[in-house]
Amino acid sequence: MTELITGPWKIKKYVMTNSSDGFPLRRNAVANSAGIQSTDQSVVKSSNPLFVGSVEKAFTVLHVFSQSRKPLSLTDIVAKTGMGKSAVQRFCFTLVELGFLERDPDSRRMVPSARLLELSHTYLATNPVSSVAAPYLLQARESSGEAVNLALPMEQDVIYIARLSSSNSHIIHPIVGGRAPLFCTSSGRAWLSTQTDDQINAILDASDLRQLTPETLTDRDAILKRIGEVSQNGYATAWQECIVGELTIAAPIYGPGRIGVASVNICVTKPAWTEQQVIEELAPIVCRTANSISNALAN
Amino acid sequence: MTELITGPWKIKKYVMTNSSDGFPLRRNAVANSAGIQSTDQSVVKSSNPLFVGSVEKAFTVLHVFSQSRKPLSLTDIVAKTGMGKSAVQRFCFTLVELGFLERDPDSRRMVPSARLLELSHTYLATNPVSSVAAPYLLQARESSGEAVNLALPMEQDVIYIARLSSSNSHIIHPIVGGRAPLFCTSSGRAWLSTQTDDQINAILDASDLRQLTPETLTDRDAILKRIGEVSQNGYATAWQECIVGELTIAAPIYGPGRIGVASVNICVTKPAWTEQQVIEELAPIVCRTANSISNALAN
DNA sequence: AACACAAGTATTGTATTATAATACTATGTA
DNA sequence: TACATAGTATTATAATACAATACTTGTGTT
Repeated sequence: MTELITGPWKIKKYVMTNSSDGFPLRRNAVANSAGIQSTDQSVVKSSNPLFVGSVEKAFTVLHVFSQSRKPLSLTDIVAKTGMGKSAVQRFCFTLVELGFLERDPDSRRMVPSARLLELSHTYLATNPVSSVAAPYLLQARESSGEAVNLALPMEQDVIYIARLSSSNSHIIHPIVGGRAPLFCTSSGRAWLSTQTDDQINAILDASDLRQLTPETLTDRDAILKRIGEVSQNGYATAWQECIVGELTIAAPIYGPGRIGVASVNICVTKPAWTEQQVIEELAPIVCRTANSISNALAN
Repeated sequence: MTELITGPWKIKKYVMTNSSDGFPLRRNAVANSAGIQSTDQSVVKSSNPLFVGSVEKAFTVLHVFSQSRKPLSLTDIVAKTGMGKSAVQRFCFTLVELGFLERDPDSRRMVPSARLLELSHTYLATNPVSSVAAPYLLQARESSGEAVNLALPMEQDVIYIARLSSSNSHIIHPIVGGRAPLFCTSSGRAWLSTQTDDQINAILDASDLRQLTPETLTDRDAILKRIGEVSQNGYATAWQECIVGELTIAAPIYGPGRIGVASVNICVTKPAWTEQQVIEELAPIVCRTANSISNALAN
């Protein structure tokens, strides 16, 4: 499902967007003193002098690799970022020097380096959620035999922070760190159901409600209805709305103070499962798992 | 597989740092004009005008969180990085703005954000290794019932890029992205065995051969002997050298051209297993797994 | 409560450093 | 050989990152 979130890089010359792909990175960017773009230079300028623009540019360069998943040349990156040739040269040099990119000595093309995993480790080692949740997720995989995911909300998306593959699967989806829209995933709807109507509407306003599959619900009322049902049922579902053939069911996880903080979902495929089966067999599991994790977090 | 090349860096006019924890990040840093550290400030200064120092500082701030795994205040970070108060203020502000750090509104302390996982996803989605290796790793876990890891060399360490937990474990070690020294891990020794004597010596020269447990071998000849045995046996071992009670066995993975690029290891605990059992039961599995992956990479 | 101290935040002049332009080199193609 | 394309190195410019410092807020002590 992660393939779906890496849309085209539509941001040229740093024009601000509300795209749910999370770029430009900054959330609170404003236009510079000139107001509108003067030449064709960077139009996003920090409203706060504390903001160090070079850092954003470095991450922008790293980000282009997540869209086009192959080695990129300097000129590729120039094209995809809209940054100047010199700037790309300098940030690539810097990132190679720091070990976050590797460049093939012959082709001079660059790829992300394993050192990027260190950063995810920094997060995972610091954050208690995944370790608190782990035993319950394992239990859920045990009971269901299917893939179990833990996801957090992030802007208009969910971001997957842990994945236990289905026992019989022979592939490992590199889904951790991947994002998918809140509005069309069971995880997203589970979490949205913990929010107020105003908050839900604000998020849907900011979301790009585009069809990812023929089954994706894009009608706002239909989406709201599905979210509303979560409160009654205790679980959220999405039938092939993100990936064709994928059926998912999720339940919200609450932190201290009954604040929705995450969600757990189980994910199966169409020929082997029907919607009915998913609800009958997996709903109790996701609900129990989510509740157990919520309780564990309360302490 | 060229991405995996981690051989000796082609150093031009710079000197190599010997810090095995990977900081300062830059590999080819030289002392600044002052020569040696004047006060306690950053002593590395770019010799190349293409290097953007602000990027390194940003990553330095992120890095301190991987050591002290808890929320950090501005002053904590000032203390741990040696950077000035203003600089820390600005980089923290920037990283929060970009969403890589989160700060608690009350305590004003910061923690790494899940957005860091996006960066690991960038790596994993681009890099074929983990997906090529996945079926064989799953098979190895199936056969052994124990935790299986895939690791790459990085500077004087291995970095773990994939982990399949033991089937019966109720915890998920957040080991992906973590590093451990080459000299005292089975993975490290497995990979070292693919290198020339000169290369091995250079790495050991650069390594900090300190005891991590009472069992850690720190005598250079003893370490070399253990590495030498890998060629004969096909597998490498480390008995409680990194973590007390942990027994690990590993085998090297070759890329095209018979270049050692990675290693696979299986990891068990002391009371349940003896060294003898590990060798008898797990050596065939790691060797078979490593060979299968090497073959898969050759195509 | 009043106080002292520490920690975090905002401001500003300075010059360091990031920058874009451009020249240069290498590599591949007609 | 000339030409085109991509990558690299250099440099003058000024933009921006910088440290110092003043200000605000919070916390703990007497």
